[in-house]
Amino acid sequence: MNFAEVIVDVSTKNIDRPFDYKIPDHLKGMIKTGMRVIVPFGPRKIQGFVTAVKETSDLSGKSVKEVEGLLDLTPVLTEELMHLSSWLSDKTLSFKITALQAMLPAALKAKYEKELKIAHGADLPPQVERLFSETKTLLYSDIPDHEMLKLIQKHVQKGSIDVTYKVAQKANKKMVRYIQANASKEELSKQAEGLSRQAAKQQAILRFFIAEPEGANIPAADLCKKTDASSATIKTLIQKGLLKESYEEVYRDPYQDKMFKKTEPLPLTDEQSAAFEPIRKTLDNDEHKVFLLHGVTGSGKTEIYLQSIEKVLAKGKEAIVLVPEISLTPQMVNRFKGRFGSQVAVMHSGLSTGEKYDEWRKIHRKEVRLVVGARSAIFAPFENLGMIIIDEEHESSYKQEEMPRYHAKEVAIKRAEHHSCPVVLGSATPTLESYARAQKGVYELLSLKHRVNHRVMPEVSLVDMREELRSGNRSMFSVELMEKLEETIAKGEQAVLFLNKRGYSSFVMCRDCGYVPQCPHCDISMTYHRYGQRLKCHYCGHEEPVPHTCPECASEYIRFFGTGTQRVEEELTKVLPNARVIRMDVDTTSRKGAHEKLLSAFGEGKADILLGTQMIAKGLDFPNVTLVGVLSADTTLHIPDFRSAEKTFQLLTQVSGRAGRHEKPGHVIIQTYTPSHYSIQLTKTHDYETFYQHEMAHRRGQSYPPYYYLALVTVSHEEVAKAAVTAEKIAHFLKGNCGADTKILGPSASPIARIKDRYRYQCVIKYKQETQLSALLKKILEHYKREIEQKHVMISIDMNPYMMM
DNA sequence: AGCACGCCGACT
DNA sequence: GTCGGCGTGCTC
Repeated sequence: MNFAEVIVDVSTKNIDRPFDYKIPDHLKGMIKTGMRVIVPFGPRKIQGFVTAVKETSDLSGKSVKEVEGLLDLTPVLTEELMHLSSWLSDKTLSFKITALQAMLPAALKAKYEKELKIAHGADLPPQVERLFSETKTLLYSDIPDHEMLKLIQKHVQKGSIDVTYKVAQKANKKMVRYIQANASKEELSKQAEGLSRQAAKQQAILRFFIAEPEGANIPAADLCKKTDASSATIKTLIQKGLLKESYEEVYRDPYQDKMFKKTEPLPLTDEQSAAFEPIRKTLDNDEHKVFLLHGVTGSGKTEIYLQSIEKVLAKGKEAIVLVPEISLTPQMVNRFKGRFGSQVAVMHSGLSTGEKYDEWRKIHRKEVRLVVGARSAIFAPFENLGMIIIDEEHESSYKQEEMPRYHAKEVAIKRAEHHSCPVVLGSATPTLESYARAQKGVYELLSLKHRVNHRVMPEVSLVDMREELRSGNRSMFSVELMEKLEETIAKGEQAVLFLNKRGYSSFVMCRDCGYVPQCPHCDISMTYHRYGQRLKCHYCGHEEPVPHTCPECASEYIRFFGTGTQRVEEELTKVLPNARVIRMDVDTTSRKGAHEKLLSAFGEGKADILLGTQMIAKGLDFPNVTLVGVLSADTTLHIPDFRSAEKTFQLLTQVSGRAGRHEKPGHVIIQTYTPSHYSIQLTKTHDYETFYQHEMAHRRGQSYPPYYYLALVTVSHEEVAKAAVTAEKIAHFLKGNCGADTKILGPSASPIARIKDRYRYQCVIKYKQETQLSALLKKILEHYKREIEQKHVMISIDMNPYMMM
């Protein structure tokens, strides 16, 4: 094979295609599809992915350059994943390179450096030469100012400074230094005796190796600890030739200090067996099928996952388990590690770049056969996939909100089709889309209607907070909640208090006029950051100090308005001074591992009440929790999103599910200002079915999913008028070219009308089947290509939006 | 993306 | 007259 087709690391419309490169003789036979290469591109060198190797190139001879270097010995992307990437870029309208990179850990992304070197024999003015290192090199990024840049550019032009482009890898394998003896024991003893009295540490080390068995090889750090010596001592002994060092690659193991209690499969209940059976059969027959496992909270979905996986592994195949933001549920990790031990790789956003890379390599090198991870784990480079499980399938974190804007569920089904294996979607509150598909028979519905061991669903009471107010209770706790809290604590049981608040960020507000500082570049409130008393914008990063007086009314009473949880905590300690409270929010969980610490403290009974936001809604399973309180159920209901009722029902059901999961029965108190709303009412009876019927009727009336598909086009421009006009033109074009049952809404200003000084307008497209839609949208991007590249107009397209902002 | 080429205004 | 602004086109 003489040529390689390469997708290069440049995200631009007209580069978004393969480029041909000649394979130099020394790389012939080594370059394969799915490997990363370094190639010359214009004047620089960049990374690229080989998409094909071939005998001939259509290009007329000499314009083909050679591949400069090979970065991998084995492909980092399998044939399947290469195909998947083009499907992905096509489906999400993103660049091929973006799709490829989304499938790999960040550590494998290239880093570019431009290096300047003083040409041989060149003479430079001293102020320039001073900047260069001993090796006469200087990084382009280290040029101090504009003046110097111009000066250097001149010398580059004259040829007295050479420029080279470097491709570096972020990938960093962790190496550990090992020490072993480099002489026989007799020799060591002899040397040890010959040492002076001062060299006690050297003695100690030699004695250590004499005592150890022959050929002992131990990490330098351990050796230091055991002999109380320093690395300087080791160095001396290496220089004397008595010891030798070697380096071994190790994995950073984020879970290495933890013990996992080995668990055995639990006997399944009748209901569980009935649900497991079809999965088992599909696995046996190597069939592709999508199951929707609809099981109430506490019904034992996880045990079904575990036993299915066991089956998959027994067949010698691999499995992927997706879990929403796994770092938040250490309990989940424990369950998988406990059952499958070192066969598991864990991937989630809480890991460092290096840790993620290590976990990925375990998969790549076939050292594990199961990955438990967040969204991006769906791209695990397994080649013999036997099953994909998506737990809490309704979670919106499975949708990526950056390019490529993919939904892990769709990717999962695509991959499972290829491997002819089942997908299991599990949830107590499935998305309407999934449930509707199950009703239509596209997915197979498996139901678990009861909790394991006949435990009852918790009793749910709704408290009308308007009534409370009318009867003179102005606090945030209703009489009923207060009573139950006291009762629970008195019984020595625990309570979880849930503050349903969108975004957990805190802000600053003037108590006199109600003014809230806004970002000057975006139409959004600034977030308060405690360190340095500053306000930050989460969209553009703009920062400013907290004002001392209100810029609107000059009042001095402008101050930080807690995270909500803080205020609840204050109130709580006032009314229940003896209760021990653990608060979980951004402030208390920002440090790595803090989350887990707080949870285990609660699990060990070190507190009576766990108070928190969204983050405590999922996966918590503490036997002693018998009371769950939701302080304000309505907040998610009033956000302007067609899914708000669904979100509310899901959240309330999930939170309620935290109560009474074990022997003791649970009670849930939901405080609300809109008790009559069906999404709140139906939580009371845990009636998903009725909720589904109700919500479907709404969706049908409004032509929303699952009756229609959605696409969102957002146009932004520095000038309001330009943004609006462009959006208008796009809407007009779409209206003229789409079928009759496709509805184009808008354009209208985006919910966040301005971000980073750019005004935003959006069009929503609702369609049933529109085979042309992708092509039409591509046409739009093509049409505005020039303006997009010049950064005048920005057009973002989301083919399956979850956030309508 | 980055870089070269080339065409216009602004200044030594 | 030259310097340098950035619009345009190209990268196997």
